[in-house]
Amino acid sequence: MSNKKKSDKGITSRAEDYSQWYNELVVKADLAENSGVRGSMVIKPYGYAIWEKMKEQLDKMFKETGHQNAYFPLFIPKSYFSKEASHVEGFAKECAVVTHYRLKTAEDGTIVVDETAKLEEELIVRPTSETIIWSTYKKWIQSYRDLPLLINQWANVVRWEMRTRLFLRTAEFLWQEGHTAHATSAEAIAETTQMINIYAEFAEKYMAMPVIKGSKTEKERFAGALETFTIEALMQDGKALQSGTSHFLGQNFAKAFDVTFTDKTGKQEYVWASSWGVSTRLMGALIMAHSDDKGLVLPPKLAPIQVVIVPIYKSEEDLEKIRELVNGITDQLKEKGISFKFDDRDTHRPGHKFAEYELKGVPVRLALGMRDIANGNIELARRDTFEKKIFPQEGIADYIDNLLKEMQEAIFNKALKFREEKTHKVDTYEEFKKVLNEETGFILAHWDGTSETEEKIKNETKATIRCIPFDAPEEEGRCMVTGKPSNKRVLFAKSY
RNA sequence: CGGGGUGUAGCGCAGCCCGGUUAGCGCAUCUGCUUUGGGAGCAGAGGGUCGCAGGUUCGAAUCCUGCCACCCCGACCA
Repeated sequence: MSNKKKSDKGITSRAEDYSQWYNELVVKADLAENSGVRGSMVIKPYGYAIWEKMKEQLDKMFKETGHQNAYFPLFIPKSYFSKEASHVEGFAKECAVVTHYRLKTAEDGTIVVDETAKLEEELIVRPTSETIIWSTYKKWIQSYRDLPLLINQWANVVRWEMRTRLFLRTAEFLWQEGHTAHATSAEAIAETTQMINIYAEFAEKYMAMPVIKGSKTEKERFAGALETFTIEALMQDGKALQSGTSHFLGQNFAKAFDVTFTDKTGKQEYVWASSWGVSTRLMGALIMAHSDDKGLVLPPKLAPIQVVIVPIYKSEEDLEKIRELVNGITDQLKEKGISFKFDDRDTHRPGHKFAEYELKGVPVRLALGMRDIANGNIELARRDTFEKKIFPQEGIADYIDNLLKEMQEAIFNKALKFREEKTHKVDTYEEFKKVLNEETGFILAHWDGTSETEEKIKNETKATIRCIPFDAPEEEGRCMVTGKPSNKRVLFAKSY
C-alpha cells in the first residue's frame, strides 16, 4: 500500500530499478519527455534552461581560446558524404535520407509523397558535419596565412539509433562540433589536446563531475580519426559514460576533400585537422552523476534557479509582510548575481512546494513564515545534504553566496569519492570478471594492446576499454588475458 | 533485424479469456467551502472515433483477418 502511494508522489528508487529511476526523474523533474517521433524527445523549459547554462559556459571557453561560431547546412549531398571511406562506414547504417521535396493530397484525401518530386541526388540529414564543412574549407583555405581555422557550430544532428533513451541516446540531439584546420600536425594535436582539457575542466568545475582523460583504442576511435581523446565519467550504477571527445583527424579529411595550402616555403601541403564535440548527453551525465531518490541534485553553477523562497502564511496580510521582507533579501541576492525564485503561488501548499523543488534539484531553499518574522529568522535547507537550519535574516545573502560555492565543491567531492571507491586495480582475468559482476565501476588492468584481446574481453564480459588514461603511470605488467607484457594499465568498464 | 509485450479520457490502468444496460477506476483538470511550518480534506462537475481497416453477429472494447504505432530484451552507438 505504501509502495503504491510512493509511486504516485515520488520516484522509483535507484536501488529498486536504476534505469526506471532515471526515466522517471527526467520526466517528473520536467526536463524532457518522449515525443510522437520515435527516439526524439521534447526538451522542456526547465531542462533546456540547464542546457543553456552549459552551452553558455562552453561557448565562453571556446571563444576564450580563439574559436568562432558559424553555421553549416543540415542537409548534406550524398556525394560529399562518400569521400572519406572509413567515415562513411562509421555512419552509413544510421543516416536519415531525404529523397523527395513535395507532398500531395491523394484521391482518398490522405497526404502522400509526390513521386514525381524525386530529388536528383539524395540529401543526408547530417549525423555530424565533417564532410560539408571540409568541402567548404576547401574554398576558404589557400595559404598558411588562412591558418589556423578555428570554427565551432551549435547544431542538431540525427543518428538513427536502434535503441534510444532520453538525453543519453536520442535519434536527434543537440551538440556543438568544433572543426579546425592547421598548418602542422603538432598544432592540430595541440588543439585536440587543448579541447579535451577544456571539456574536462567544464565537467569538473561546472558539472561537478570528475572525469578521466585519455586516448581511445583503435577499435573505439571516431570514424576517420587517427587519435580520439575522451573524458570518461562514472555513473552511480557503476557504468561509464563517455562525456566528450576530441579527435585528431590527421590529413584524412584534407586529402578526401582536397584541402591544400601553400606554406611559407611555397610548397603545397594538405592541412591537418581536429574535430571535437559534446552533446545533450551531458544532461544525462549531470543527472546520473549526482541525483538521489528524492530527485535531481544540481551543482549551483548550472542550476537555473539557485535559491527558492517559499512563504508560509495564513492570510493575505501575512503574505504582504513576508513579501516585503523577501524583497529585501532578493535585492541582495540580485547584487551577488544569485538566481532565485519567490514562489508565492496560492494554489499549492508549502509541503508540496518543498517536494517539488527537491525533485527539481534547486540547491538552496528558504522558508519564511510569521514565526520567523517574529524572531528575525529564516529557515534554510540545502538540497545535497537535506540539512535544515534556522538563520538570522541579517547577512543571509552572504551566507548563501558562500554556501553555493561550498555545495559546488561538496557535490564534486562526493562524486570523486564515489569514483575512487568504485575504481579497482586487478591483475587477473578471474578477478576482473568478479569485480565486474559484484562491484561494477572502473577497472584498471594490464592489456596487451591488441584489438583481438580487446574484442575477446568485450564479448565475454561486455566491458570495454574506456580509455588509456593520460596520467597512467609507467608500470611493468602482464596482460590479464594473454600474459603478454604491458607497460601501463588501461581503464575498463561497462558503458552507456 | 531476431525474441517478448502493449494500444481504452491529459497520464496510469481495469474490463476482453466466457460478446449483451448509459464502458469503469486512480491521478490530473474545473467549481465551491474549509485549509496552509513536508506532497490538504469534503462535496460536486466536465472529459472517450475503446490504435486503424475489414469481417462474423440481432448486437463487438470483447471473437476472426490484415495493417499501423509504441515499449522492453539482444546485435550497433555521442
